[in-house]
Amino acid sequence: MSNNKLSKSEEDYIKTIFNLSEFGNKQVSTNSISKVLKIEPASVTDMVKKLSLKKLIYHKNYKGSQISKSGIKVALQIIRKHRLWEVFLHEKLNFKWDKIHNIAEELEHVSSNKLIDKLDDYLKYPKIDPHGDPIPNKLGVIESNIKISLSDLKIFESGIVSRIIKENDHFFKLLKKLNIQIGTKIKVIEKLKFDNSLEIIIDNKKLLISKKIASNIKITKI
Amino acid sequence: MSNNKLSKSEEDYIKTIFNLSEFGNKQVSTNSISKVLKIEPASVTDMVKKLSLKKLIYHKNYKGSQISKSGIKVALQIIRKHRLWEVFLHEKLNFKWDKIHNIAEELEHVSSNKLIDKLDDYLKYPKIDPHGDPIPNKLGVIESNIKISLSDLKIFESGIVSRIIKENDHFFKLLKKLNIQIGTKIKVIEKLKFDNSLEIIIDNKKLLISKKIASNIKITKI
DNA sequence: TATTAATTTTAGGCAAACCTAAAAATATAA
DNA sequence: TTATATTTTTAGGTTTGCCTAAAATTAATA
Repeated sequence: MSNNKLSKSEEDYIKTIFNLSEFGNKQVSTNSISKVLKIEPASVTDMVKKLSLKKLIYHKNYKGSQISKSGIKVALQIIRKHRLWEVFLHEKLNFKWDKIHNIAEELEHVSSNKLIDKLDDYLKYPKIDPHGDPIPNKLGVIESNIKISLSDLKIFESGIVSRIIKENDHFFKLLKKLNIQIGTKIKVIEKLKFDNSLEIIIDNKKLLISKKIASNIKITKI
Repeated sequence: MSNNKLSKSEEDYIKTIFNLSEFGNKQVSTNSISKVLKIEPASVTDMVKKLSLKKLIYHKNYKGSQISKSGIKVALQIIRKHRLWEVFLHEKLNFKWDKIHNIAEELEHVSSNKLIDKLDDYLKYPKIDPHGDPIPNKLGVIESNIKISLSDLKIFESGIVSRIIKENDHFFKLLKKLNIQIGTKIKVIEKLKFDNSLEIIIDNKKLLISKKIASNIKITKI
């Protein structure tokens, strides 16, 4: 309501603070923001004070930042834009799954709300982006469905891969090699006592993955 | 080649200078740039010097600016982006013809070339945008087809509306009322001696339009 | 608990892209 | 061709968003 249009930088900060806050529940340290955005802590302090004046976050010296309700609202709209553009890039323009993030990062700052609503309509109101992350609707509401880590699945349980947590090229390549992607059905058939590796079945083929790999894959139980 | 990535501002200046230069043939005054961009002349001088250092334009004090070859190249790529996004907004997202310009103005600054090439492919390599303006290809080449002003058409000649020159809401509304849009077939049946108004036929209906209106409509002769 | 380490903030600066006011150059008109 | 008007540039200033270096605070460890 009161908000003037935010700059690209301000939007980046709000998004980052929201992401680090676990849906607004956690305090976020200046240092953690600095690391994510690759901006010096002193500069982060500046911006954090500015966002605090705009009531998008609460900030007390030396005590970290907490995102406000209106901050969350803003963040969810940015995330909505980002993820809708990702769907567009992947589905319509045939960009590979692992190439879309950086481009969406630019597109998310294009301001028109009308644009994003029409895009949403054009894409037929997708619920998740190509990484399996949920897309907030116009009002910022996220339709939640229960997801757990693949590593938390019990023996003989199955699930559909719905989200990849770690986002880096090495991991993406590994998953490709293992034939794991969003939508892949996985069944756990053994959990090794030795190192907590999981034996799983994909497409009727057995394979072994480490606990670390498994914990970076979120699935929806079936 | 040597060019580092340009800022949004720099791109806006280059585009404006190109547009004012009539394909690089005319000197462009500091004042004219100032008026288009709504930026004070003193600021324009600053930027013009900067672009001159980057060899995108030639500039001599008090003598105006001339866009260089590499400047034209850059401008054509920005124009390409702008017009492709306009096609997307109009055709895929169903934006009205007269609403797309401002949004495309933002989208044109998204940097990825891969993105624009894929968009081009997705849109099936359109030759003109919704305003009838030609879209440069990847190499900056514009496929020209001869267009003349409706006011230059002779009696009993016909043409297809291919471009609207004046871009303002008043004019757009007027055209709507007259049922004139890109693609409309028009035949001239009389040119009034009195004030150079044209009598034309659209959809078998006769109507009268002023010389000023006619000269702001470009057509392809048929 | 005192010392050291890490985090965060303050203070002062810088570049980009704008501004205003005044000076310089050019164009127009008497 | 001189005076006046217009255009353009210079000079100095502002805001945004970043920086480094140093000071202040909080946390960790011996």
